[in-house]
Amino acid sequence: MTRPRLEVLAAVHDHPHADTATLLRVVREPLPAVSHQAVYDSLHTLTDAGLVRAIQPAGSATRYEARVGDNHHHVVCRGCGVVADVDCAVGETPCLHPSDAHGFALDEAEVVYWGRCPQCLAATTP
Amino acid sequence: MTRPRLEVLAAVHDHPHADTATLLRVVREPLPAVSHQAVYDSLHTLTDAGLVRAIQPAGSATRYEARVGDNHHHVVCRGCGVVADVDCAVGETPCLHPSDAHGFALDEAEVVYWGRCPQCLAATTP
DNA sequence: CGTCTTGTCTTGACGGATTCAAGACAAGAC
DNA sequence: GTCTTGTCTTGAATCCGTCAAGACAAGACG
Repeated sequence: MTRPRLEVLAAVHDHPHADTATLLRVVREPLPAVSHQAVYDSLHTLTDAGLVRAIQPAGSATRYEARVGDNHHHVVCRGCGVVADVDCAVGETPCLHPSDAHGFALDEAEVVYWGRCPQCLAATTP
Repeated sequence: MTRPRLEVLAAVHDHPHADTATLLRVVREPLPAVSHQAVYDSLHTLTDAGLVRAIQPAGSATRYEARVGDNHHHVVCRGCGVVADVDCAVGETPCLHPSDAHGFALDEAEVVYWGRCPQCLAATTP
């Protein structure tokens, strides 16, 4: 748990849903010498440790967030790719038990809502 | 709607959840001369036409399936990346209305279940 | 029938994101 | 004090997907 890793963790905390390029830029503010490798490695380590969570909406690079442990999901804008958090409407984990899991041992249900954010809505329908 | 496109469509029908490399290989059996470009273009066209659907589980390349129009979701194996179809347990679309959509105009809820397939379960816990 | 237009296919090069490989370096174990 | 381990730097490589330019076939239209 070294300085680069702490800076990466802080960057993920401060910039939720940022992609790796953004995080690399942020981390290089206090630590100009970090390599992208260290950031990738740190992100993997932090992900394995459960301190950050990786999300990969279709069509964009990997993004990371620091909100872990609570069952929240994401809305992704089809226009600009912005990601926002949402809590599932139902209190429990409604979709965690599909009708037929084909023998899979499930440990997580990931939900992604697709739509258009207010800005893109305003831009396309003025 | 040309021969390459029909072959691509047939390949997606015959190989659900296959990635583009696999589809390219399959299409080249009857049509050895097709370029990857034609396959990519065909897949995009078919996706736009609603005849196939693209899915991108985190950590693997784009996959395509021909089951469209019904509200089904996917289980993905963390070990080998195998994808299988599941129908949502609840008849309606339970998660389509999150508590707070942040002003987004939602049009789709995508659900991915993560776990381990029977083969990987057997391999890791003998 | 001949020309024009449109859209698809081929070829080849490009770009971004991520990973691989090898060596340097620092810190703790013994 | 040396050894070992794990992390970081540097640099190259890989993989997926896209862009760009030209060839080519088919239908539209005169």
